[in-house]
Amino acid sequence: MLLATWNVNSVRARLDHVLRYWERRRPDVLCLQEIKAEDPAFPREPFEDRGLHLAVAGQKGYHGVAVVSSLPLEAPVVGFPHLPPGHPLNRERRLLAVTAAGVRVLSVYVPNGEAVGSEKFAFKLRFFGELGSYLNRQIEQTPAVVVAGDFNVAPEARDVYDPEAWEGRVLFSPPERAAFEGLKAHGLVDCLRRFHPEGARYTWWDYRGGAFWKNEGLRIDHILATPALAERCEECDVDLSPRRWKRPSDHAPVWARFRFGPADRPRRGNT
DNA sequence: ATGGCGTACACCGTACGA
Repeated sequence: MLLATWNVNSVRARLDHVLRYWERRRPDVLCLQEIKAEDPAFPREPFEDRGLHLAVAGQKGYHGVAVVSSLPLEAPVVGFPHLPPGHPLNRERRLLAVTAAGVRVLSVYVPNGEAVGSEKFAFKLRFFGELGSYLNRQIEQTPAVVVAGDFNVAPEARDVYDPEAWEGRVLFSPPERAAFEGLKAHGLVDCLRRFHPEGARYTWWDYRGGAFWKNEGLRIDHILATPALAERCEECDVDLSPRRWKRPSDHAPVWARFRFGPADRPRRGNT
């Protein structure tokens, strides 16, 4: 299974990029973040014409996540199911769970946090805490869980082009790093770091100041997998080329390949 | 260096992002 994740910064503005990327990388599952469209405004036809399956959790104007897949998508769940729909953490469409080939896949767009100490920052930390509780429940139900998306946290100094300048700022502050590590402590492995221990493997570059061309980036998009699945991860990397295309998203896609054949799928039913 | 970009929605600018 090849799984990719990409914050596209509007699926309508980036539709040609998404389709072009699909043709190039040919993932089985593509998690999208920041689709910035309500469900009816999602451009379904180009995907359905290609025989692809879709799960969409969108809202007007902001945020919104989706999953595109060549595999049938089962049991879609939007948001945190253990919280009421009107709960603040469920009012913004930032989380979508689906099952593809027996793997529970979560497409997540963690709040940005605005500034350390702000109300939005506290909201971001609460989101992390709740995601951890949700994961506990998911892992009990299936051993194969992937959480893929824009976590808006650079976990370590090697994930930041200028860690001294970024230290303590939003995206690279100690509370956010602790929240990210806390999430991993529920039993998740950062797939990229299994293969690439070096720094300068970023996934986001500011539009301003030609940051990408100077590789002044941060690694804030991640693919986290439960150990049973992470052991089967054969490769994980960042695709830089879409960031060079005309009118790009400010994020690059991340992908991971799992050695995961039909025989490895969790058994359905008992015994 | 709080902005130099970019998107959506709506208004001719504002909110938001990271």
